[in-house]
Amino acid sequence: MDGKFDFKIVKDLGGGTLARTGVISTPHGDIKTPAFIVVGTQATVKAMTPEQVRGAGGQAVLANAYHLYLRPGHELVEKAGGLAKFMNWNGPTFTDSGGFQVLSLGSGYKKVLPMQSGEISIDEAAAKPGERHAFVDDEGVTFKSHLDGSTHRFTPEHSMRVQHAIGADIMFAFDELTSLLDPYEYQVDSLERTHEWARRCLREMEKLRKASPERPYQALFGVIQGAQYEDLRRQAGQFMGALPFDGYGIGGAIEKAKLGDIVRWVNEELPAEKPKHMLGISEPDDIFVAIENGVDTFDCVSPTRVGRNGAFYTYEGRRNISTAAYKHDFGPLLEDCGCYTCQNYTRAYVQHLYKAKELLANTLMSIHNEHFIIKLVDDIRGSIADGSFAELKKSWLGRYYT
RNA sequence: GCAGGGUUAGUGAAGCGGUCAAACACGUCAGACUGUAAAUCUGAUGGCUUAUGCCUUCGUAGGUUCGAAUCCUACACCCUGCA
Repeated sequence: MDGKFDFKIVKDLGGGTLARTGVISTPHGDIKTPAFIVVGTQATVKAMTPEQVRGAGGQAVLANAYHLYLRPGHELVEKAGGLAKFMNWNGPTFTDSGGFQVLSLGSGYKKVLPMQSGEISIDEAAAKPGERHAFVDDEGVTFKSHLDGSTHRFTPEHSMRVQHAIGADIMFAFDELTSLLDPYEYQVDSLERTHEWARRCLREMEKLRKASPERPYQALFGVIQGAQYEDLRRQAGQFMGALPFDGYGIGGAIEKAKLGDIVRWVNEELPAEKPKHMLGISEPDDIFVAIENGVDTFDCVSPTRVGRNGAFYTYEGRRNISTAAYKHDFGPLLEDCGCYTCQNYTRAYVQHLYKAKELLANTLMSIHNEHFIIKLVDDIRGSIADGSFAELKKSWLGRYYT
């Protein structure tokens, strides 16, 4: 409405897929979709300046309401002029609601979703009832801060107020994250709760917008849960799709093998004209599958985290910079890569920085990885535009996973 | 020259008669990381190996003992006082 937030589909790929290109317009700028949204949890993309994020091709940054609420405090971010201004990011921003942190970290589930293996692991803390750090009720979630153990409470309304203060262009509804371990009956209860919370988020957001009409429009995306169950996912899509959200996030427990199915079920139910964000993915095969099934944007910590921990992307898969083979390798991380790191530094040098625990290693590795994933998504966008998506997918994945 | 202390695997450093192929740290090698409690975590690290298995190690050489990295003797080198 009135140009403050808008999503325009530019081209549908068709051919039995739900893939499309489009443009999300926000008060802070446009996002060409499909797009990879860089994660900057604590109002910073770890080890990267905004200029470096931009240089790597980043269009938008996603921060986290939970972290910023705890530190430095959402009021402070508001006082600073909002998230984008505070962190000097000249572009669109997102905030996650904090639901994921409150429940995945707080409750003691180390791995809510082991996407790689089919196995499900639980943190020891989860097994000890006395050490649970989060408790869900129909009103909200009470949890303990990971910083100092202090007790806090998030409700849908509170999450909206926090995110409203932080001032991102796109915010997410407060949802309950379940685990694949939770029984079906619990998933049903939880989904009902998430849906009620969604309505409350919309109501609260309405109030907040009315109370401060001078502020730029903040879009609100509803989050689709439903774990691995088709009936629940479709039900969630129908229910949420009928509510006046600006777009949708697809979240929750997703087994890697089922990712494509789940996204398709959901997107077959949701209104096609609304933007869809998939929360927390960035592995190339997941990206192709998500986009093919109608996802417009997604975010992930992986490129920076993995980079800080020594892994870099190549067209033949991830490699570890610390490996002895690169000690005397004076080529770039990746041949023909256009990123700042590959244009200017060698594997031998980056390995030296990494082994010496020099901070620049984090930066150079993060720049390369972000660039690599962003470029992949950019290339996919181009392939949808010119109709070569299927060929790109086949050749790209064939090379990467061999 | 006299007195005292020391010499342990890549490095530092525990061990001071058996449960020692030898703690621990670092280093090295390899792996993991998907809405960031992550500049983190996991495994390996004398040799051969499937091994609760065998072989070779704790400055060097000898000795005591059923048994020694651990006790004794000699030698080598290093350190600290006194000359």
